[in-house]
Amino acid sequence: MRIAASTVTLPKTTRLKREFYNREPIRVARECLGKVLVHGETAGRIVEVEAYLGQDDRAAHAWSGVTKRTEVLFGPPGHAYIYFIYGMYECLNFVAEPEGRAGAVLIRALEPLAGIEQMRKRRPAAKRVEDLASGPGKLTQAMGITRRLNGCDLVTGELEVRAFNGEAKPEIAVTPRIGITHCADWPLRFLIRGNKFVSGKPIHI
DNA sequence: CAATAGATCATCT
DNA sequence: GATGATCTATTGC
Repeated sequence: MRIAASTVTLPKTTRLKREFYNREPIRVARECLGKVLVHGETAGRIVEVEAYLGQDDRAAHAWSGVTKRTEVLFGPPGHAYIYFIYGMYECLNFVAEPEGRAGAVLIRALEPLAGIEQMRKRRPAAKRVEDLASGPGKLTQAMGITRRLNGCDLVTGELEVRAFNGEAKPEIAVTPRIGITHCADWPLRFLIRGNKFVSGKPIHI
C-alpha cells in the first residue's frame, strides 16, 4: 500500500456490518485483528486488542452494571465506547453482543496506514512510526478520537471499521490483559504475531 | 536496557 | 476519598 503526504491509496475495503459485532467479545476481538480503523484522513490497521466480558468480568467497566458511563456498553452492538482514564487519556472500545449484554473489545494498537503526518503532529512525543499508535491512549490521540465520539455508530457514523477484501487471517498470539488488577491472568489479549506496531515488545511465539 | 515517579480528573464507593 | 483497561521523562544499572 502506498503512503503519501496527505492522500493514500488503500486496497479495496468493505465497511463491517452490524452482525460482525453482534457476537461474543472474544470472537469479535480476534476477528478485529487486521481490520482497518478510519477517522477523517487517518487510518490504521488493528494489530492488538483485548476482550472484556461484561458483567461477569471484574476487570470490565460493565462489572458494576448500568451507569451513566456504561450505558453505551449495554446498548446495541457496533457502537464506540470511549472513556477517559488517568485524568489524561481516552480509550476506544467496540461494543459487542446484543443490547442488554455488555461485552466489548478494547483497541490497543494500530499500524498507521494513512494520515501519518497528521498523526505525528498530534503525537510529537513519538519518535518512530512504531510509537504513533502502539497503545490504547496513543492511538486515540493519533487519530483524533475523543469522548465526543462516545456512542458513535461504527456502521454508519464518522468512525469506520473496514476489512481488506480477500485478506488472509493473520496469525494470532494470546496473552493476559495489560494494566488491570482483577482477572489479571485471563488470556484475553490478542495480537498479530510478530507485528512491530503492538504495545510493548512484538510477540512471535 | 529496567524500574519508577508524576501528571491529572471522571467515576464509583 | 481512592482508584484507574496510560504515557512520558528520568533515574539507575
